[in-house]
Amino acid sequence: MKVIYNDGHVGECPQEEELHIIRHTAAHIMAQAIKRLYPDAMFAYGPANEKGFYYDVDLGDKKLSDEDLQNIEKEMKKIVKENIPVKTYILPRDEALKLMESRGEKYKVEHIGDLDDSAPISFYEQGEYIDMCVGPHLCYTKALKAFKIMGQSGAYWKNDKNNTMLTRINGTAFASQAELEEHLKMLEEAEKRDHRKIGKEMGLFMMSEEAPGFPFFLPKGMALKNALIEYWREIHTRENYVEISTPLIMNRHLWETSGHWDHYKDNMYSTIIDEDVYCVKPMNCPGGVMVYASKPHSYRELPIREAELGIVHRHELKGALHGLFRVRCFTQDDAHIFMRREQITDEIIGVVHLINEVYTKFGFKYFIELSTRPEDSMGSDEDWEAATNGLKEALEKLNLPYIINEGDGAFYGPKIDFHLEDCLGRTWQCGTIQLDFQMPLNFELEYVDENGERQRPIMIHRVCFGSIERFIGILTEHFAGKFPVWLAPVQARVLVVSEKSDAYAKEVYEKLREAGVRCELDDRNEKIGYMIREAQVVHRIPYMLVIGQKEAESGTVAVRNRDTAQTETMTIDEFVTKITKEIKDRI
RNA sequence: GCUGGUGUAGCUCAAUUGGUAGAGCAGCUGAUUUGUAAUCAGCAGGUCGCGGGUUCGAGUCCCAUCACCAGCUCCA
Repeated sequence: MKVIYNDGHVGECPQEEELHIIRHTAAHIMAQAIKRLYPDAMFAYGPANEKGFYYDVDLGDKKLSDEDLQNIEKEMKKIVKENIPVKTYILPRDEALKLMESRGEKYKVEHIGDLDDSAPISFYEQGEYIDMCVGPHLCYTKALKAFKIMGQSGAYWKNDKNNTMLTRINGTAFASQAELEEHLKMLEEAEKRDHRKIGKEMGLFMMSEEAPGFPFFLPKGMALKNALIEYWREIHTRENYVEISTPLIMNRHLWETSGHWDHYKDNMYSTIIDEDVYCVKPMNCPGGVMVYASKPHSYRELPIREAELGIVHRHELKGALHGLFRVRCFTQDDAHIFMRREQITDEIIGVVHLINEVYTKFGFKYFIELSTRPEDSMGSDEDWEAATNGLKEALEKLNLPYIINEGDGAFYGPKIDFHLEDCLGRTWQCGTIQLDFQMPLNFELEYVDENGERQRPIMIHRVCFGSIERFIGILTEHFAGKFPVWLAPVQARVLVVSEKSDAYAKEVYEKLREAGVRCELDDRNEKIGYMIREAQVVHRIPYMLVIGQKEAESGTVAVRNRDTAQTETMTIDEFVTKITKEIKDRI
């Protein structure tokens, strides 16, 4: 793909930069369209991003309607059709300032003021439109083949809420119409899989105006949640974790010691009990720390792995709430590991293995990110370095690739984050392993070493699912509600062809129940097609057992498979053996 | 919290310029006794998110508020 660089030369760009350049040019063409329709518009930033591109525009008091957005898109198409050549040139700073001032671009003027004095400033120009920009860009407007305006939102100038609110217009662009359509199709598919919609259809969970951000788990959703928890307990017991449960509400004093009060008090719910301030826990660590501190420890006991399915509450901004993905109350599958310095690497390796096992179970691919010390943090440089190196060492020993996210660690330590990828290619941050030298210090945790001397343990905070609620949302979208048998809220439904077979159907249903299968009996006076449709399409039940005269006479069941829509006839016992094995093996 | 939008029956949606609410599905009752993605008929179901206001009259207009949706910001 040919592009024009800001030194004026035209050349082939590296393939991995193509999409970015296409989108960046789309942002310029959109700005040009906006300027044609709204001559008073002033432009701030208009970059490309992972989703497409946007431009932050000052439109004064003008509010854009959907129709206005469509008109902007139409105007963009016109500009593309006009096939305007893209030119570039570099101006000295004072001339650049003059040019932008003469065009009334006050944000660009301010931007120039923020730049390094000596920096030459490059401009891109297409027809009547001029933008200050480093490029590169497509050479002609017609080179933009496929784009779409996706919506608008508010955004502050320089991301600072004390500044003017600008209108951000979002769009997306691709190299070809086919790729754009594929992307739009993916969005459509994602909409079909929306866990809020499927959750409603399958009766998994509900929300209420009385409790915004606090999900209610319905019987079906609870069955799914419990299946996940059962699995979680099993593997954690195997890995020598012990399970604890700590109070939901604890004195503010504790949160001051842990540092959470300082960092997150605006997001913590609190109440007054007997004239003292108490907080609803936003994290489980102080509880885990108190359990550790409740008695003296020997070096022989370490590592101690305390697991807790901790229910935490965080006051999230209401605009951020989103189904089960962003809630104000959720269950962390938390654990705190207390250990000696020399155990760090092995413990981290153990946790990485466990998380890998869990994600593989659900068919998720994932990538790893290492986040380092943030600006607003506590502790000494030495401890931070030791902790960060501990994490790096473990990852390198495991030969796992990772990317570094500078300054994105927790305030008490660096962390490894696991981002999993679902079947639509969307990524979700779930698991995390955080190394912490601070909390043991703040709470003066100790153990006695082999020489009888007091030592400070080091702590790991870690989760696999992250938030169980959120993980259920991700699973729902990943499987489109068609959960594997072991997770399915209802694993089998018995469907009766006619009243004549009611007694036998009841017998089949009872046998399944006795075998521990989550099953339902549909003996309504309906046609079998109707019952199949409801069981398969709405409730997404893995197995539908059709029971009629034939089956009653031969003691069999006609098993319809949700995923293949094929039917296979077998004896009741054969089916019970098959399904209980699948449940036990978690497949 | 910010920008834009939405809020009518359990669910999905209708209701011309303001003239006292309608359908499909689900539910209930009856008929039918059914063989693998919707059998037929009848019945019932709504203080139109909540609170003010304008008007002879408001689901429709105005104000305020709550919730939700798309984003922004944030996510220990």
